[in-house]
Amino acid sequence: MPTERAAYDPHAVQDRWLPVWDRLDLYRAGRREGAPKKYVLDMFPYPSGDLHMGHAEAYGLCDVLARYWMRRGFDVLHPIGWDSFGLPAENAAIKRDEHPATYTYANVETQAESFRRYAISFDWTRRLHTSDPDYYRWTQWLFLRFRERGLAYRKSSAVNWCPNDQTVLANEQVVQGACERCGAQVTKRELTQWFFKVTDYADRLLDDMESLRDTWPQRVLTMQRNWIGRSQGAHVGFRVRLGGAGREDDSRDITVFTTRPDTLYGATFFVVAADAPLALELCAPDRREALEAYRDEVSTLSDIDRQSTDRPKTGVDLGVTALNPVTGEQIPVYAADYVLADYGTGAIMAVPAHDQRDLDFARAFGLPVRVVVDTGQPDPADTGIATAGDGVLVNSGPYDGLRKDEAIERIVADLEARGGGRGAINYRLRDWLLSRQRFWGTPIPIVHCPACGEVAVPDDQLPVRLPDLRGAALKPAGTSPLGAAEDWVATTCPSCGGPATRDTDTMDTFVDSSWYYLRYCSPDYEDGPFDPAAVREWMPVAQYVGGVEHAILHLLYSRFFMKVLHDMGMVDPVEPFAALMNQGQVINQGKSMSKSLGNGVDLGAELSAYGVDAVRLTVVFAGPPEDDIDWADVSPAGSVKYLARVARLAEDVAALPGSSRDLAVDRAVARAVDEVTRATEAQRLNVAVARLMELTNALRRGVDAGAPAAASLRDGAEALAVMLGCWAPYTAEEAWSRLGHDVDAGDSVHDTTWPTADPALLVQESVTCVVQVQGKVRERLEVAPDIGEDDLRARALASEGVVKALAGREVRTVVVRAPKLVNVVPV
RNA sequence: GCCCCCGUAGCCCAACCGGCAGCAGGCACGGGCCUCAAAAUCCCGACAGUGUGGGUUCGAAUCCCACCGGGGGCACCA
Repeated sequence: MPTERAAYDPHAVQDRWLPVWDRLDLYRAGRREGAPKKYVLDMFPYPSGDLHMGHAEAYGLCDVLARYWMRRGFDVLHPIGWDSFGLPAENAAIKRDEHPATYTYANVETQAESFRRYAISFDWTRRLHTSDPDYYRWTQWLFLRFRERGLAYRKSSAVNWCPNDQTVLANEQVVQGACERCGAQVTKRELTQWFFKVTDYADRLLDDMESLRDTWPQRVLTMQRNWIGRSQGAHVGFRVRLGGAGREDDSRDITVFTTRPDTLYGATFFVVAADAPLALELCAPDRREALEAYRDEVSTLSDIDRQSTDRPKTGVDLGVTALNPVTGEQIPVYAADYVLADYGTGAIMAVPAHDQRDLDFARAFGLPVRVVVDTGQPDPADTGIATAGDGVLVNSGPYDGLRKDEAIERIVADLEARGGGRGAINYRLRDWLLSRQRFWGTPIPIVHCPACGEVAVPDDQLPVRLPDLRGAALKPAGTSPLGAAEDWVATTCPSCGGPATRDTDTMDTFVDSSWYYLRYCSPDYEDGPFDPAAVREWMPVAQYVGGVEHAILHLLYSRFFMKVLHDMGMVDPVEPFAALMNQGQVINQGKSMSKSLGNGVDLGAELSAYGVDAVRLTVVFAGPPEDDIDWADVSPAGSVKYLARVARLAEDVAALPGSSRDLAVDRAVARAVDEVTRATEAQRLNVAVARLMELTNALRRGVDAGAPAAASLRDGAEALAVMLGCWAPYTAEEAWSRLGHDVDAGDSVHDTTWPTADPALLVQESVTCVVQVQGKVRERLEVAPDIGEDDLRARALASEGVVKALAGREVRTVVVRAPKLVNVVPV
């Protein structure tokens, strides 16, 4: 509450400077001819309602970095746009009986205005929306290029289906068997779907992470590594003798993937995925009925049940046998649901002694357990605990006595020589299912022709625009809403000119966001998705900022896109984001904010109570950027007080008469500049704020001391205003103005250069040297910073405190770390 | 179950390559100045020995080992 005294009113300050900044156009990238360049990017927002506390933190942090690099003389690209396709807008449109664009663009405008008031240093001229035809035209264009390279294809497969949203989901959108979005239990459906062949890039996605080792958060790299899940092993061929009526002499060669070829002698049975077609093909006629029943049972299981590891093992004996290629034994073949149809070959050799899952199955079905690697641990057949560790081979014919690693090498080599198998690598990563049976997304630019089949829409006919559907027409009905727009669906084949139909699926919104950072480089470019010259200038993104919730999806897909574009010769770098920062969450009272808990903190309310700068300062000062902020632990009121102190200080400094200097003040300012700079460079933004506060306190003391130091204090206050401008842009501008700068005439604190510290002022004239005796402080000496070791040792030994502490004892060692420390160790 | 990260005052957090734990900073708290009184401002102040137990070292918040507590990731991927 402002009082009648000249209190600091953050709202008045905001209202005063915001229009001036708009006029000065301070943040347009490319303003400074010949300046070095830096691309600073926040993950773009989805337009749902207004901005919230999470945005305040993420964009606040990123803005500090962007402004810092501007002050350091870089030409900074700091753009903004919206990830404006997606399900929520479609659901809102159904509810309100309107077009999704209405809801979407209204929210975009709300957020844009909030960003402007929040004083983020965006270059607004590069604004984009992924739902604009000008944008999705190029999403479609890229899709077609991917398809030409065999990286976008259609196949029929069992896909994740959300019965609530009536759409398929990517594996990444299924969390614990439930729809990531609505929480409904996901089921399986057999559908023909579009995929990106991200698996072709698995190795590079993995290996190129090496270059990100020091600039991306460790845990993000780990999550990606786990997600890709490369495992080294071997493919081994097993001959399955089909047997049964009419197929006595039939056999089929089935390949399995194993990471433990050394345990081949311990393979006592064979399992195929129950839901794979292979199970039906191998099944003996008299077991057919049992298998069908089992398959029905499995298909009704939810993914949650199916994935729980403590579930008892189930399966069906298929009534056929497989030949173990090294032992010559005929081993029984089962179908079971613990083997996955879409990993490896969908079939395994089961080694119960050395694999827990196989052991559980063997015990349930009374199958033999044969130890072939002696690990020194008790027999799994007795304990029920498989031994997966290192050991020496036994019961393995010519390989007995070899260590595990040697055995793997030898057995694989022998299999290769005999044609029975070969070394192989498998990935957990699956191809990216990109088609969605929803309306508000990028239409897939494909035409289906009865004569020509699948035909690409020619580039010059892009974009394939969405038809004008709204309200109830968008209701999920198990098929794409686009199919209801009959006029739109009916088209002519670009190839033969005959009647044909459009593909009625739209793309996953992750496709849109996989290349938006490139579009920012040249948002109006019309001859391609981006201008290669502009991309050369700005890419890669020097600093990307966003939540860890995108650790896998968005970041992996973007990395994939970048590599494909590199292979197409369109971009030079292979990684889009040179550095990544994961900001923490804003929580409240130890819990994440939610409506049901009633502990939400409303950004708008905080801004009206404390002002923009106080909220910005609070989120950055609360702790390290990657830590969560508990709003109950922080104090925007404290930030207001600090900012008011800065504004008052500027006024008081401006009123000081004379132009005298004071070395102590100059040193304090130099030290503060040096420390703020180092902390900001290291992205320890909370520490940098503490140093700014320290400087503020020092300047306050200087003013109150009444010493003749006007020029020094003035320089210090200016440095403070410039630096603080990155954290609290309004207050810094106010202080700058109070210091006598004519902001309206263009002399803005946001168009200045970061202060530098004179190295001569950083050298201290004397240092306090701590003298310890046996690690305990016994004396302090004021010494020159460049004092020699011998000199210091002599002074320390002669000092009163040391002589007293030694009490006549012999000195054994003296550790000297000039000029700061001496440790005397007596006998 | 496996892997990773983190434990410093009442609270949020500092402490460079191992070298005085806080004149890093803030919140909250107590006191003072000012005031008829209060608010605001300004000034001053107390509070921890670094989760626990070992080890390395002249010296450990920092390095190593074990345990405890918290957070996160993966979890039938052969």
